[in-house]
Amino acid sequence: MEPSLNRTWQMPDDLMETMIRDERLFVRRRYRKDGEIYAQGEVSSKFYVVVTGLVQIDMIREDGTEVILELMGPKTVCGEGAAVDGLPRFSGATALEATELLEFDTAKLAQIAAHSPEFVRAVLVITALKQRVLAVRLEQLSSRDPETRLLEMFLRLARIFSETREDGKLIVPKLTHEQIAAMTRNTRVTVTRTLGRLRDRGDIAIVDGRSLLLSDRFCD
Amino acid sequence: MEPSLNRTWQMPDDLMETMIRDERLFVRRRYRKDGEIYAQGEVSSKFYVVVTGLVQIDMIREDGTEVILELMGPKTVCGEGAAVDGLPRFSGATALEATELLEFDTAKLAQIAAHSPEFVRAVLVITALKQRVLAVRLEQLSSRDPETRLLEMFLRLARIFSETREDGKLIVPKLTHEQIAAMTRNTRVTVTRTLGRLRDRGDIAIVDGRSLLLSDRFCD
DNA sequence: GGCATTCGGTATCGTCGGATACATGCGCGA
DNA sequence: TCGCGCATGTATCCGACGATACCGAATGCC
Repeated sequence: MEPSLNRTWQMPDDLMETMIRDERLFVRRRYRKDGEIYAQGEVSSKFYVVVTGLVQIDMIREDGTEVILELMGPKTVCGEGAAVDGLPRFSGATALEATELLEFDTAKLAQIAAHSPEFVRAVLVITALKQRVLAVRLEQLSSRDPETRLLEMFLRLARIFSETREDGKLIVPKLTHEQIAAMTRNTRVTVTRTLGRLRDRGDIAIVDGRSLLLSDRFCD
Repeated sequence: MEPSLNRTWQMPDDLMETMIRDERLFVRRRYRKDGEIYAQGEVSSKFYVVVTGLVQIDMIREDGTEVILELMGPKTVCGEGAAVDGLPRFSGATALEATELLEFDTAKLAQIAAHSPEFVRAVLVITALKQRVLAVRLEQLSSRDPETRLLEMFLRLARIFSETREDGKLIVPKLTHEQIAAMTRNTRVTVTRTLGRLRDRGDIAIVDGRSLLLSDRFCD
């Protein structure tokens, strides 16, 4: 319907600039691969802007299964939901590769607001944009067909993370079938089966463990 | 894990008071049953506080199927996501019964912020709480088993909308099987089948077209 | 009061995907 | 260099759920 709906994932440049204008408001942090940025269930007023790297946001359900909410790349914000409402974090964040972040603290928000209301405004808009990301994810997950869910996920990742090549779009992050399963509500076996089918059909190819989207149905 | 996670649905009283303190900031609106409050895709800076009644938030997917995101009762806020980020609404809102709302407008937010920063703060917290609602919905929808999804949905509705009776908890809103299906990613037939099974098992009963939860598994 | 529409309940059938198990390949570290 | 662990690729089996159709009851509208 509106192409912009799914594009809201990356933070608009003006908001980004507003956020990082005052160096005293954040601390620079580095995480190595598989480093935990924050854990589900903890209470914290910290939130993060991704500068470089890749962050996985996931939830562990009571039955122990993992649901991957989103992969966050550069110029995105994570952790602001729980930092703002003060409740235990509903999701956890892990660095999938070496990652550099800016750490902010909402505890100072009241003071900041006094001399920089546009900062609060930026946080508000970002938080609202996140609603949209979650809603779109939810909409996609409600497809009945496993293959459709997988394709929609690829389509989404292609918009965010792909590198365009002459023969198609390459999805940059290296994902295991297990991860894809946790993002698409499939079993690992079904992911393998479906990817194989798509490959036979010529819709995708696997290059260096990453998916290369060939079909024209991946164009917007 | 944290019982509070799922309880965030209703707006905290202090936020509610902050919102309605200044009568000049909102307009009172009434909707009849099945009245459209706002439509998916439209651009609007309006958002709403439910005073009385019941509002259904849903998304229509490209394939035409409907996904019900949430039912919103008194003391809840809806429409603030798109009103804040200025993008087309990702969901629509309809009154399921006669409903009274307070309509706010984020266009005035900058002015309001000047003399009432706590109002902006309240909107921010509410927006963050909504992230949580969406995330919990997403987590629930990712269950594989249709019956589990249905039970989790009932459990959630029971916390929000139930009326405790000596024999169990009665879910107040009257929902068709079709609506339950759209909330739980099931087909209408599967909902009917599953409800029948639960009834045979003695977990639930149907009273006046509404579900009465009998089983102790519906207690927190 | 009569007709239409919606909703709930059920049957039948076919299939797809979940569970499980196992084999292969690959990388990485001891 | 060997072995261990993890990721991928397959096979088999089976049951549950989706698609479809139909019926009766209730509700509501003209």
